[in-house]
Amino acid sequence: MWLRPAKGRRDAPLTVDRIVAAAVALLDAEGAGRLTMRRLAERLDVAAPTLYWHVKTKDDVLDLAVDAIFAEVPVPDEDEWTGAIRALVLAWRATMLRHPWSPPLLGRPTLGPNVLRRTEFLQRTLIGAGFRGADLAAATHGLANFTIGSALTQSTWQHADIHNAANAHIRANADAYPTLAAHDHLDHPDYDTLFRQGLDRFLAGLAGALRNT
Amino acid sequence: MWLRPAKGRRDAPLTVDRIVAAAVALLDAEGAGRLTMRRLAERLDVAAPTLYWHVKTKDDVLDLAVDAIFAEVPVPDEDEWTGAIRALVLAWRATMLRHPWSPPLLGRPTLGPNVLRRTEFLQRTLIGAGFRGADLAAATHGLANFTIGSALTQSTWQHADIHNAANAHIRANADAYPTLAAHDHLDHPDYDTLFRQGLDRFLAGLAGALRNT
DNA sequence: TCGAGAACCCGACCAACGTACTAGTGTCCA
DNA sequence: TGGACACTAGTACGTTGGTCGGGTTCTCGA
Repeated sequence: MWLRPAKGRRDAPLTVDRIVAAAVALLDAEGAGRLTMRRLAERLDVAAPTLYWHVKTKDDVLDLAVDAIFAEVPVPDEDEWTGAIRALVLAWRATMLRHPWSPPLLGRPTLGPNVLRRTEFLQRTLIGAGFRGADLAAATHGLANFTIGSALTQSTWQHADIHNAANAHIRANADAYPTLAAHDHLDHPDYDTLFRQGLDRFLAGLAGALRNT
Repeated sequence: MWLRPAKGRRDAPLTVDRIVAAAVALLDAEGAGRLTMRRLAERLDVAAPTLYWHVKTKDDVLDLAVDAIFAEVPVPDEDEWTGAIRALVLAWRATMLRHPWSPPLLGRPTLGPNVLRRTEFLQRTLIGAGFRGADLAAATHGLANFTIGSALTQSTWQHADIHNAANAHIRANADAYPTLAAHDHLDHPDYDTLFRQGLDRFLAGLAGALRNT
């Protein structure tokens, strides 16, 4: 009774921003599988159904969390278009890898302001470089898809134990997969340089197509 | 009692293959969100816990389902390496789009025989073309990631209603995203040619790197 | 032919989940 | 001083993935 911790009159009012921030922290710490409305509420020192005053469903929380981390991607300030795009894409990828739960969540429509800001910049830069029409669309989508795909697979395979188990499995079935077993397809890949190299190839292809128009 | 429909003596015994086939059918029909062990069991005319005799967890079912659809991807029979790779990658993408629930599931380690068979072919073809070392790894990963990313975004956005809603949202905020609004970034994209074009750019970049070594 | 053991299946149950509904509690303006 | 509003706690429901232990059917050697 007297010890009752003075209900109401909380230190800080619950807001959507605080919920999203807590969700990102929880996702970073424990992964997508362990994000629960109850756990999220617990982190905020609040009862679970209370969250639904600020948020409509759990999916909303996920969408907001995805957009929130995209705010970390700085919009580059560079003149030369390949440099600008390289900078954007690398930062974008780095953010997704910092939050490995995010790539699989891109399988839902994401239209948050931070995501769109990035797409806007990408499109504008490519137009500035001279891309138009189908070439423009192909370049935009291609770069985005390449980046997303890379982040998705890397965030899947970067855990050492999964990696080693995969290699063991391949070597155990070396007769079925001779090339993979022989060439160490999955051995110590330096994902950073791998991505950079693939990106360079793609940009080279784009530049070549640009010259031919 | 007397009416009891002669239990046991089922028409066909339950097997992992039948479970996986039913899972794929259910996923195709209703999407990943509605795959439930109970619903799956119902489709197989079986009680839910029975599934756990053949399968350890629900995740196993998902992993098996992903690998199962990769069996649809034919291994091309072509001499010229770019043609072979183009054929493989296009078929691969087509099956993922036929089963739109699959791309987001690639965010889990997939080591099924069908998946590996495809990777083996990709690697072998690139080696035949002359790629080695880091170039080889970059090409393999790049192609795979580009394909996966494309399938992921396309399977997300290909529903017309989502598409239209997105465009309406962008146009409503045309001041924040002038380029996107002006250039109809999301309007009637022909994803097929978009992908083909992006793939060509990437292959061109790879071929260029190959000549320089 | 028969009987033991393996293979297979199910009813009942559990904890945890997302979330609708209700009943407050505090704050602020008339 | 008394509502009106904004916010929160509590209770509860239906569904989910998964376990347990006890049945039932099948297989196969003797």
